Amino acid sequence: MNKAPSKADRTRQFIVERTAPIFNAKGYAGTSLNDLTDATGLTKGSIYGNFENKDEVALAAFDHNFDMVTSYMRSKILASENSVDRLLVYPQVYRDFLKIPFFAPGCPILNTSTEADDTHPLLKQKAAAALAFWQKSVERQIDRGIERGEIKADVNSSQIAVVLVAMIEGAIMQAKVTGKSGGLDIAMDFLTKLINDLKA
Amino acid sequence: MNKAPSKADRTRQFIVERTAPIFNAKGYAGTSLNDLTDATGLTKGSIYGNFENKDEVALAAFDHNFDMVTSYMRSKILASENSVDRLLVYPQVYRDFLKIPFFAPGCPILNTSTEADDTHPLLKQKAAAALAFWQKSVERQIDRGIERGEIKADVNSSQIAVVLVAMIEGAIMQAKVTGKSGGLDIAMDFLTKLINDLKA
DNA sequence: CATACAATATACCGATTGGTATATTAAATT
DNA sequence: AATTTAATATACCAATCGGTATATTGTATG
Repeated sequence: MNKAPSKADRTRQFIVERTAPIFNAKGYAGTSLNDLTDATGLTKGSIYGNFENKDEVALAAFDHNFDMVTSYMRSKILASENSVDRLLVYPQVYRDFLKIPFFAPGCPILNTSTEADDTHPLLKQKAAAALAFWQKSVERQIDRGIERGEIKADVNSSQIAVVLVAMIEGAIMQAKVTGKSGGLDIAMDFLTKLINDLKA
Repeated sequence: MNKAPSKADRTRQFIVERTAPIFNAKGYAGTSLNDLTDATGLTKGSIYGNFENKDEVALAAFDHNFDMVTSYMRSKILASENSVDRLLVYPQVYRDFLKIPFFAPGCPILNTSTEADDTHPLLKQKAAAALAFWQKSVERQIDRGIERGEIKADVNSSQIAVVLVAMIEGAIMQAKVTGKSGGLDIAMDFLTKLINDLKA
């Protein structure tokens, strides 16, 4: 039984949707309350009626940003049945990273991690959990492939998961800062080859 | 003929040395003038007598942070003659990344890139140039190995350079946000194997 | 339609932001 | 030693920061 969302629920959601891209682009310290009111058209009173403080908005915004990425990837992944094909979705999607609008401010995990690791324990924790979730889901995908006989039995799933994630994040950083996708293409080619080599 | 550095030069250098770790840890937006005066023991007037504005301090601080990393790596790299051994210095050093004090706030390229890419063109440019420099020097190291017959002739040096850099940066992000070096170890093991496979 | 309550806006708070003009002190130079 | 110049400190600025108390508006429900 999903209750109909209250007005407050909808406003909260509205605030999060509008401010999440800004937090992702400008970071926590770089985003002011003025940015939040500008993005929503609401006033400070209105925002503080729905959230306790800036922290709470930022944390909700991170969750939203991560959910956006996760659900987008999941929809692409579930389109394939074969586990290797599913893994190949990562290089396929991230290759076009610079062209995907909601990805424009970059990967929320990467952005949040690098800012928050020495400054904001709560955000850091969220970023760490998101990273662990992602890595674990890659790991499970590989294990599934082994079970189905699609991936070599001696593949170390957790190791490949770490490598895949690190490579993608490092390549995104490079693509964002250079503004060019040359390095991203190279890294995703490498990843594609790595994944294909897992085949049984 | 190196002139003796003037008092102003020395003060400038002093300010940069003291504030660079703070900029690296807290980011540009997260570092205030108070942070700068606290770290130096100087006053705002004193800092603004040596720098035009906060931007100029931040840019100089980035250069200093990058120089620190570069000169540290160079000293380790030049200890070996063989080009493969030189490349192996990267995974060797970054494996212990969390234990190296001046690395504590993270890689300046990574930190600056992710913050500045959507907010601060000048810093972004500096980070991009630093990244390109690093990548190019890896590339040259590989080319040198091919010339010396230590590395297979068909190795694509620019491709390996991109992969190496992306992997290191991604792994650093993970190590910083989790606070653990498990993923870093795995990524550096992988990199070590990758480099050893380049051998002629 | 009246009442109650939730949602939003207004107007303000003290603290801090980056920055500057001026006064003071230290260091070279003559 | 006197004078100039460089370096630093003091005291201040307007603007913005995150946050809040209160007034106003909108929206259900009896």
